[in-house]
Amino acid sequence: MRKVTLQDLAEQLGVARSTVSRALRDDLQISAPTRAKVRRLADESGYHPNAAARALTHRSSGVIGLVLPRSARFVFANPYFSDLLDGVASVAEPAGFPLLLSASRRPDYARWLQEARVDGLIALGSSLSNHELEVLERLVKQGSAVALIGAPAHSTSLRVVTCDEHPGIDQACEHLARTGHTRVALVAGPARAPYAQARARAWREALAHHGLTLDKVVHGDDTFEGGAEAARALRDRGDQASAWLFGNDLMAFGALRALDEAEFRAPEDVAIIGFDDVMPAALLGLSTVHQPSHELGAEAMTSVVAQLRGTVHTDGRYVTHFVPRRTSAAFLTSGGVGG
Amino acid sequence: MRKVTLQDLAEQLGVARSTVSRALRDDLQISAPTRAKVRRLADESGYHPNAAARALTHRSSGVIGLVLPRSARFVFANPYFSDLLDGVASVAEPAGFPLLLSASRRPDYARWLQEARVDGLIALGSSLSNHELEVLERLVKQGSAVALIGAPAHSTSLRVVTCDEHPGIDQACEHLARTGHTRVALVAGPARAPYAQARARAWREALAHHGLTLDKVVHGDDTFEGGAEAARALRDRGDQASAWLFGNDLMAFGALRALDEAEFRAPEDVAIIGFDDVMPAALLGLSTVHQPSHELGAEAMTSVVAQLRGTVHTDGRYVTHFVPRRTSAAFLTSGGVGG
DNA sequence: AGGTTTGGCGCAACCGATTGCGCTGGCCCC
DNA sequence: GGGGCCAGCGCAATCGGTTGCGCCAAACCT
Repeated sequence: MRKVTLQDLAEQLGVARSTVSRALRDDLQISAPTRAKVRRLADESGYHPNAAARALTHRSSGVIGLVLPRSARFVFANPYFSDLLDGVASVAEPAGFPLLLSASRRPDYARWLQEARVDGLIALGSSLSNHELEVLERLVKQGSAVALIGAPAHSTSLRVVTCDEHPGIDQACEHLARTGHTRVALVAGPARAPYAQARARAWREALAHHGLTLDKVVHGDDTFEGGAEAARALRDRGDQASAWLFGNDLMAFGALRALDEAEFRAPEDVAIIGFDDVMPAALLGLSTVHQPSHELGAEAMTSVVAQLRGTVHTDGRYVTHFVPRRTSAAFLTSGGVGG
Repeated sequence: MRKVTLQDLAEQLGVARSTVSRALRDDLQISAPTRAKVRRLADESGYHPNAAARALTHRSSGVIGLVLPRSARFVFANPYFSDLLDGVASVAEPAGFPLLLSASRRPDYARWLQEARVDGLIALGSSLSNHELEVLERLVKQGSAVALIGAPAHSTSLRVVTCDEHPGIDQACEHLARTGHTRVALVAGPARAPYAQARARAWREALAHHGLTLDKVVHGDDTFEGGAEAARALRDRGDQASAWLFGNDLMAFGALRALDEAEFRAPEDVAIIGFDDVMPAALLGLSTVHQPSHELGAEAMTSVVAQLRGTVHTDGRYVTHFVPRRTSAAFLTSGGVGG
């Protein structure tokens, strides 16, 4: 039982393939009665055009790729990516673009474009090498659409969707200073990751600007467990930091869990501040720097669609902002420093 | 600047397309020197086979579809789907199958298969109509691979990956009975959704079996806000239920938030029990019925891959289990009934 | 030395749909 | 009544790879 093709319809109706093709696409070149007949037989026989054949002649697949350069486990454990995905999907869906998804530790960024499997690509800028950037740039010149979420380590002509981390970080520091903190510790992301370095630098500058001392910097791996370990390490150090800043919420969650196990409390024993403002953060009362993840994803997809359609799209500007919650509250009144 | 094709390579080398094709696929029919030459030129010129053309002759796209029949917002707001996706992706990735993703309120389940856009499909059984099932069954007879996560309303010959809800529900009821509860309320999923009805029935039976009274059943929409609303409604009723059961964790989270606003506490004022055991549940101390979401996704994907490869795969059996945490603890000692 | 095998490659059909162009028949017009 | 116009449709090339089969030459056989 083969799938029915244009040819089959044509033979049954005694007309040419081309006629059937045009009729189904409501070409006025074909007479109304013929169009109706074709349409009817197509419906009855359950005809559906073959996507590959169509892609071949159209020179486009109608699909947009989304590549997340980490293991599935890592990606889907972090609600940040869910928010990103949500934003991407919520634009892709009405635009009629299915998403081709890949979560792989060592992704081949360009291949999907090179194979014409996708018309456009959304990738995380943070983990792109210079070479990968160049390959993508070349592909864009050949007509592919690419948007990066997060700035890559090297400069690029690719469309980069990013948000300014400074406002939120600055507000957080101001909040800390105002509530009486003087010494803080930072649990940054992976030491070798440029995006983590940039974020750490932003913290450093803002802390200095507000007269706060950065007591210690440790590096986590951006996972829940990594955050827990970092917290245990900080706790065992028994240092003077009264607030711990985390590279992302997931690590902060891990830290909260670790504190919990040790009968430490936030904010009584130490203030905790995350980054991203993922959904559970509000539930847990985690103070954090809000990042408009949904909007970033949506913007990336919007940009890709605009590139493909050839329409203009003025890039949006996005900023972070600090969201004070329970884990950084009331330090002045409750006092207390961990250690 | 066009993309380089087999033809281009062939012309540059002065050989036939077919020779290039075979050489690149390491066909022994082609001499080693020729293979080497072809290979070299292909690398230099950055040749990549066109996916559509390949799919056309292979009569397969090498892609597997994942269709989630709800809005992107709904899907990605619920960590349950992240876990599912994680499971699916973690099998798809090593198997070399990219995922085509769709989150749409009114998905066309079969189209991707009919258009040969995907070789296999993973869908949520819970929202499939009888007609949709029949269409999918027909497609499976034509060689497509389909796996459903969650049982559909009608019986089907399709592969259904599901887990037994009863053990976890039974354990939860036993736990409630043991800790002194006698009257409970249930916030079930959408009233018209068969899967929600089935789960509600399971609760009913287990509650009766353990001598607990089901005081009231309300229906939520499986969202955070829906759970919050349901909780407010239950609270305002001021009834005698000392424990509230929720159709999923997300609604339970909403309820916790609503309780928080009203200075109600769990478990002191009312015990809260969720369903799914998504990641934040552990962080929030939400008692819940654990569902092996990751495994269900992985099993579905494994099944699809096995169907496509023609290998045998013995279906795994999955069960739920109750995870007692803070929100259902210590009722006997702290007493107290909301209202 | 002549016939046969065989390794190496080209020809052409095919996958299924799209599209430029050309052909046909009916009608209108002068 | 014959030429021209146009609506309606078919032919065939094309997209980029894959593959069965056939062809040629070198090498082998007796």
